[in-house]
Amino acid sequence: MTARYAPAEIEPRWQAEWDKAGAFAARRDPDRAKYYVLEMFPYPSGRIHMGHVRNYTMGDVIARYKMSCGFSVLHPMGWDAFGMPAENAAMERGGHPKDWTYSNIADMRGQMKPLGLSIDWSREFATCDPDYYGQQQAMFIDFLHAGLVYRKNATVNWDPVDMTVLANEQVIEGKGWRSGAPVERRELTQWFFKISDFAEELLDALDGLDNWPEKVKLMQRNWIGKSRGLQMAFSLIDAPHEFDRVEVYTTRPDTLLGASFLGISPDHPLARALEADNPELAAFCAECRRMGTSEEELEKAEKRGFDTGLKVRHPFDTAWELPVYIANFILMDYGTGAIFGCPAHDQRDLDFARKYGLPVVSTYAPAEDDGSTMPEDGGPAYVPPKSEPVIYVRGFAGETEQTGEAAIESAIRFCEENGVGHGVTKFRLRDWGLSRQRYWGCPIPVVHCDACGVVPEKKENLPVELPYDEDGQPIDFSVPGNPLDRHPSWRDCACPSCGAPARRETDTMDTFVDSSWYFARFTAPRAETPTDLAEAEYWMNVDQYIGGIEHAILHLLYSRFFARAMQITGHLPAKAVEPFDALFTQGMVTHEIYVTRDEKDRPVYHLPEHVEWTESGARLGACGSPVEVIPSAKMSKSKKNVVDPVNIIESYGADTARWFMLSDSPPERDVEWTAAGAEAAYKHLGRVWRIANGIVEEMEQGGIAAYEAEGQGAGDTGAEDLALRRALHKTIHDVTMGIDSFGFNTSVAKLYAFTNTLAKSKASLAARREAAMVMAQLMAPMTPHLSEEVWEMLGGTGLVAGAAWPQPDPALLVEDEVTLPIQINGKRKSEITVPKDLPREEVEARVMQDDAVLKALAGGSPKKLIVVPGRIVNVVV
RNA sequence: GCCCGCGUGGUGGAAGUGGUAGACACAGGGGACUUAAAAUCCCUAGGCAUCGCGCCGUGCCGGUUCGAGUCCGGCCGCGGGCACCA
Repeated sequence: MTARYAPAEIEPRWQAEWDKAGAFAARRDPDRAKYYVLEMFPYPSGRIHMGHVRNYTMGDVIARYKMSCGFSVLHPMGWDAFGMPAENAAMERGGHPKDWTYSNIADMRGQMKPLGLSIDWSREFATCDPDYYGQQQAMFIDFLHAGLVYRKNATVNWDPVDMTVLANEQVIEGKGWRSGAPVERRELTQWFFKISDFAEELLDALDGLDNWPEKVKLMQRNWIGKSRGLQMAFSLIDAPHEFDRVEVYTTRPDTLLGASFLGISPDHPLARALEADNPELAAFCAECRRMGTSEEELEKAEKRGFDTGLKVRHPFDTAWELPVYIANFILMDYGTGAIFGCPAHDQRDLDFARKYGLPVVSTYAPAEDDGSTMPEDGGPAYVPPKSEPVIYVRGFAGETEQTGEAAIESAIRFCEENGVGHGVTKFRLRDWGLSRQRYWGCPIPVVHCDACGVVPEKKENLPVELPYDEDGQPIDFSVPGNPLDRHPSWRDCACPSCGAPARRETDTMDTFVDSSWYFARFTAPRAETPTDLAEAEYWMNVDQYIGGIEHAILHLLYSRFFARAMQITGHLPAKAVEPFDALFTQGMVTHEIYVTRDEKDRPVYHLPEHVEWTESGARLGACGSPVEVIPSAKMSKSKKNVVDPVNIIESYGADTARWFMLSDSPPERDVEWTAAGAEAAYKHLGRVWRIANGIVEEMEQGGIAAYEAEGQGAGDTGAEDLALRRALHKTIHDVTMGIDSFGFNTSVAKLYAFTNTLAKSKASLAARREAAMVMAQLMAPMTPHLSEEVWEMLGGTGLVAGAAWPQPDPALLVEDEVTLPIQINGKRKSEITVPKDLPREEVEARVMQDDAVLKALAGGSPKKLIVVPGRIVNVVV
């Protein structure tokens, strides 16, 4: 027998054992409760990173734990395989996105398997498999028939040199990333999912998601952005033809008497009409349109406006005229694309008013004068919470003193009664544009026919497969733009309706579509239809979903929409409209950054394995140059602060990587990868192995017969045995609680502590053997290979993976005595140990005998004596 | 800019609902074993102090409470998202 912990030897062996036993195949078993654990599936970039290791280890802990608790567990894995990087790689290095992707998948699968995850690999698929995206196309057609999809115009980033549509991340400081040309906004007809029809429903249903983080629900609520406001019109004076009114939506109708200008989006129909005979105005609009399409960019840009020269009448006073500005910060997509500006109560409007010399008029003021400067006199905009009462100095409805909320409602009522607009509820949530002018995505299965218009492809013709080559020639990805667009033999087809020559839709789907239903597909990955309802009925919902907080809004909201759309079209049972029962968002893996400077003082980054630590600080291993150490940040290839899990597994084994990922940092927070931490994890696992090995040696030396004769907790080891068993059962309780509440780091800490207890214990061999075996079970979700090895060494039957989770004995958890800290005026000064159930009066009496208390009272009596049973005593003097 | 988080020793962090701040671990210091080293094992450890019973301490300022890391208000710093990155 080898006398040391040898992960390189034991890990592959146990992985083979699990495979042989089919330990992780998900089986639909009507007699058992099911549990579906899902981690967000990875993009096949080519290498797994520590973030993956952390994510999948957490899911694996849950999966293995639930399996031990008797659940029928589904724990699948797949690949979010469509997307830009594959196409970018093809453009930059040649090759084909498909080959690049599948080769990456093979590499990553090979890197993941050594982690020993309890995944049912038989269910694996990639979203770029025609089997998968063909079913997605079938659902798209069903959605189309159900009225859940439509076409409309939308703005995209257009690179005028490369003649291609750019993603937001490809627009760098307003320029195309490859061409460097200033980006333009361009309108295209695009496909949309009607997610906005579900805004109210998606908002209300958040209340039922009890096991989602509050912050995620809050972010989604804000994103959906339900608002109550007034829709009204300002009448234009001397307006161009057909523009006698401008519709405005406002959430603050109570500030109507503080209006000082009207602002319209550069894309507003009125702005477009005015462009025709005002070149200066047209130039301004053109410049606005040169900005990117992202909300972030619009909001960060300097607020600018252009005076159209037009005026509108205030609805309450026809003699009061307001100027009309085109403003670069007004989005055509939200509300009506026009606002009235009230500078006194909106900082952005105030900045705008000051810039263009527009009046600033307060409509309300603080209920109590706090001495702050009014916006009229150069102060900031006064924007109190809507729930706070204020004094309306220019109110027109309701009380003089009222809250903003009340004033908004009375203003809406007043306006409705006087024929100035009506109250409406609006949502910020926009429909989901799914068209992408790219090759490497799921083709949108429709055909454009001159006679029939837009016709869905026949389902029997699905999948509409991406062409691999072009008439025997490899597709040329070095040319910018969408290869499908210039692929005649693929593009040209027959109309599914009339048979006349027609053209395929050359846009593909947003990759968010692929990830919006993969969780449902995992329940029946080889079904001939998108889902199999019997399977979905059994396995759905996902009981525990685990992934990054960066997906808090889009991916999760889109998936919630998709589950509803799939239910309407008969692809999911009603119970699955909220597909994720519980959500956990884990933190990132970070690492220090090592940098030196080149001759032009530009940063040069270095991999952690190239840095050595000396007494004078960090230095490059190769040449000894000093290295600047930048505090930890998310691991990224560009900063080279990455650690390759493959190297870690080779040096220490998967169990060490898993153990370290779970220890120290709470799962929802970032974890910093340190070489020292990994080393410590490895040492600890070695120690556990040695303790088990020591017990085995004792058993062998004494002979099995002697061991058996010793009995359980007999003789003078009785007290030691009891102490060890108490500690063990406390540990079972604490570790279980940690796993149940996603406190893996605390479970790990309790296991460290118990290892110390076991190592020092003078208990009988039998008691120590039992303790070591239970400890192996408790560690099994985290370090499955080591646990199997220890379990086997100590003579356990079967696999730990198949053993029932240990249950704590309640009798061993109860303490007889408690130690109560004694505070005097809230500061801890002393403590007393009392029997657990000592009556309050008795506790009080004993506290009054305490030296520290007697000293503090100096003969007097306490003002107050607070006894929190089992917790604390506070004496107020 | 807007929305959402987070901030505790030299370091990562612990502290179910307000109740002994610093569990557990890393790095550090001391010791044992060894010819020596590695490995292993044991002990120690928030800061200050007139180191003998005291004071200060959970980013900063203020508040609520017998009692605040935890609750409230205001700042500062860092991170995530912002609809075509996934």
